[in-house]
Amino acid sequence: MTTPRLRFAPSPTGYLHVGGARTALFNWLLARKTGGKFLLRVEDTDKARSTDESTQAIFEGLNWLGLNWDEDVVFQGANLERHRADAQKMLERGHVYRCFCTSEELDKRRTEAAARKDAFKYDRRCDRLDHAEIARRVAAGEPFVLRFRVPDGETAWTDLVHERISFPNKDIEDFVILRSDATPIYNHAVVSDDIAMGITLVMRGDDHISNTPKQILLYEALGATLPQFGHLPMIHGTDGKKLSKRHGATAVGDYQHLGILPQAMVNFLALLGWSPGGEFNEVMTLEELVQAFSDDHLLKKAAVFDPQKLEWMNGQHLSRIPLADLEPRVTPLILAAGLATAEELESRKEWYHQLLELLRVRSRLVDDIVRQAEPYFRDEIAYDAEAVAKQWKDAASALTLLAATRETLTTLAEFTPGPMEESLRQLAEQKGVGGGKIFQPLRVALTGLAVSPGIFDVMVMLGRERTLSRIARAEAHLQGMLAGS
RNA sequence: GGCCCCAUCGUCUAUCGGUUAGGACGGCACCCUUUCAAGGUGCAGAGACGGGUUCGAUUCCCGUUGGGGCUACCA
Repeated sequence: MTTPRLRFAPSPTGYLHVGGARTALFNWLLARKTGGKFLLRVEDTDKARSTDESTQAIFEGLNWLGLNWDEDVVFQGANLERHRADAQKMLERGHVYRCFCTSEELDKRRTEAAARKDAFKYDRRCDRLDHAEIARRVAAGEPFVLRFRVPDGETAWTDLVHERISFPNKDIEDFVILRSDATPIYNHAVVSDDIAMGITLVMRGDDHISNTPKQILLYEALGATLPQFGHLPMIHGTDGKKLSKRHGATAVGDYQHLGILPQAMVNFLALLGWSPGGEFNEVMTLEELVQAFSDDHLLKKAAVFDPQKLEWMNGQHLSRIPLADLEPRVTPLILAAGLATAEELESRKEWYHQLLELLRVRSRLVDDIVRQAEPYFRDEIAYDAEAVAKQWKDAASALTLLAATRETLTTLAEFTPGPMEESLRQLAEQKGVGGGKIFQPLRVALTGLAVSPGIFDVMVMLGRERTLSRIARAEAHLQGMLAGS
């Protein structure tokens, strides 16, 4: 039994998008589940489009998701010599021939074929050149590419997710494996590298299905053992088309900035194209995912990416993860918003953690926490117009009740939820009103908002002094309103 | 156009020939309640179509339709 070796092989021509992340995740999950290795290979053979920035972005994306790889990153561009040697080997064995047709000629023939509504396929004219002719043109320094001579027959494999897939070889054209500048084409570089890396399972998006027969042919020509292949369904946008930039946020980095937790992203992605089968709880940690993952129950159907469900899932994780994991995600945003300094947070750690506990349960995005945290940090609060309109509609009554509330709270022996509730409910009864008539205007006075954690928790977080001064300020504000009207 | 892949609620999915076709997101209603979130309960909502095979098909086979992918000296 050899240990499974899987890989994720992105090309560094942009950011890490969610489709790539999902492919990486499934490879990672299966590697971790089976005790195999998860390798990373950067396919940078397209020098024109590859950039260091996107290589970096891919690393960052994977790290953020927590998908760590084993062994050193392989850069495809560094393997040029082997790619050439493998191509040479196939040329010597007669699987490959030199083609002197230029791209311009080929383009012309392609457009002509299209005009006739014919399917274009390379006609193998250069394979019919005799030895003398070839020798003459090579000696003359004519540029040529190397083409693979596709044999007759059929190429088929048992796919991990699709079962049997087969292609008649007559539908596969003699494809180029080495450009005229002696650099490898995708399919050749992939096979050469996958062999060298000892990959046992190639799991990738099913947009690669039509590459697979070509790659199998290359394995065979090179005399290498075939890996297993698995083709994962695509992820589509809500319009049913392959997910792309025009669908909005498609980079995992976008979701990070939107306030999505990596735990939620991974959980959500895992459930696109896979399910544990039977009844199960959809909210899972990474560890639980590894535990539950397997290569049966992989789906064939493309899945539509639903941002709403992602948000819901994020809310679930926001409430469940250990506070120690949550804090480092929130704190930088608190600091960036200028709500507090790192020292202040450190000095009131217990209070800060309590605040996070209060806010996390009513948040879906990390930013929701930051937004709701404002009234607990700022000296001055702004009154939300809608909250005022609704809860302070009867300004005179609100004023009276707030004043009474302030007095009650001032004399409270202990500034804790129990006594607060007891005394304020008593006050409500005295005044002949329901609790809401006191709590709601009070909420606006303390937070400026119509929405907040439980009012007693709010007061505890604010402390007696600040609570009382805020009520006093609200009274003044209400008096102003009354005088003005 | 050619080749390949796919097909259960709007979306993600369960079902491995026999179910009132189940769950989740979203929607709606109600409960809880000082607001919101969370939670609880309930409602609406699906096997694309046509043929077979079978005592019986969402499930197996074929066709149709629809959708998607690929079709470069890109990856």
